[in-house]
Amino acid sequence: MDLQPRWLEPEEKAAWDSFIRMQETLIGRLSRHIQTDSGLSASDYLVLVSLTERGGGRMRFQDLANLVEWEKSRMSHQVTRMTKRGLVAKEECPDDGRGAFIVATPDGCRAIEDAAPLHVEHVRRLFIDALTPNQLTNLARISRRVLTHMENLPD
Amino acid sequence: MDLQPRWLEPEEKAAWDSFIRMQETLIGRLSRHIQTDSGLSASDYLVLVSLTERGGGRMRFQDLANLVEWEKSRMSHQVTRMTKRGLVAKEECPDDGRGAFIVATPDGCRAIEDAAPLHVEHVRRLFIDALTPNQLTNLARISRRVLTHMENLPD
DNA sequence: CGCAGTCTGTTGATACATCAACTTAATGGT
DNA sequence: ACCATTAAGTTGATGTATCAACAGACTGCG
Repeated sequence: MDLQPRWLEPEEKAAWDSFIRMQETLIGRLSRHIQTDSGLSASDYLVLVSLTERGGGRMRFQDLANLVEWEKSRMSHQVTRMTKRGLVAKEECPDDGRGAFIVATPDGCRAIEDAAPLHVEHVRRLFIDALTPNQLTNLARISRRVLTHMENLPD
Repeated sequence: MDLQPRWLEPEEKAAWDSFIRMQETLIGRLSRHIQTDSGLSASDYLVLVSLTERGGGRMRFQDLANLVEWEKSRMSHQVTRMTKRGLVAKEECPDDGRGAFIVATPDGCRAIEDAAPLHVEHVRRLFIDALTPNQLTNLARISRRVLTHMENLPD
């Protein structure tokens, strides 16, 4: 029954549009770089980084999914593909017959070790270098603020 | 030969991580809302908004693709799907035998008119409301700065 | 004119995302 | 011990993204 929707003010709309455009361009360019530099997709990269940095190369399926905030189904498909390419392997879980460990293979480790410095360089070049330290701090504060705001909101 | 990659400083990495997490959560929630509110995907929404707001409901294929900054192939597939669902239609171009006009159908117009106020409400609720006007202005400035920085960079 | 090169848009292949339905193993209450 | 419930992952269907190869219409220069 909202006959008069509250459209965004011009400055609000301009801010929203710039943010969206920036974020899309940035993520798009970074994904393409990861792919062409290393042959890894952005998803491969995220999974391998999480697995090696936070789990020492071996993690329970669900923990991995929680860490990157993915649905189990998405992770399952992703792990299936990565297994076929030899980047990770699945191992049975002794304590829980249903469970699975995901392990980074030597190939997977090598891939992420090669890819990470290149990726960081692109993040620096495209993003960090565009901003003053002060602006970066500001953006971090703003991001955290939006995040906690959303976490405190229903659904 | 970069034996000592320049990893991000802790504050830089923290800023980057917050930004990525925020942006992913925000876009994810908004897409899901568009979908469940209106049955449109985020792509459908973007195409219909661009088509109706900037082209009066009718636009050359390539212009539409340029406007939303999509590759022609992506747009072609998208338009094919939207045509099947009756949201847009293709028309021949009299001046150019190769060309095509994309037109929003009445169903498409109705869909976007219903969806837009709901979407704006979510943008407000999840994003705008999280920030002070000052912070929003700041974020807009930062976004534009990153954008122009990227535009001045090769590839 | 004639034809090489370019422009507009399509198509097919492959990878990825999302949802719902499913399988099997663990658990908890009686 | 039994059975209902829940938890851990998988699977299939559908929609979306990206890349490369393509078909046909335009253009301009010899």
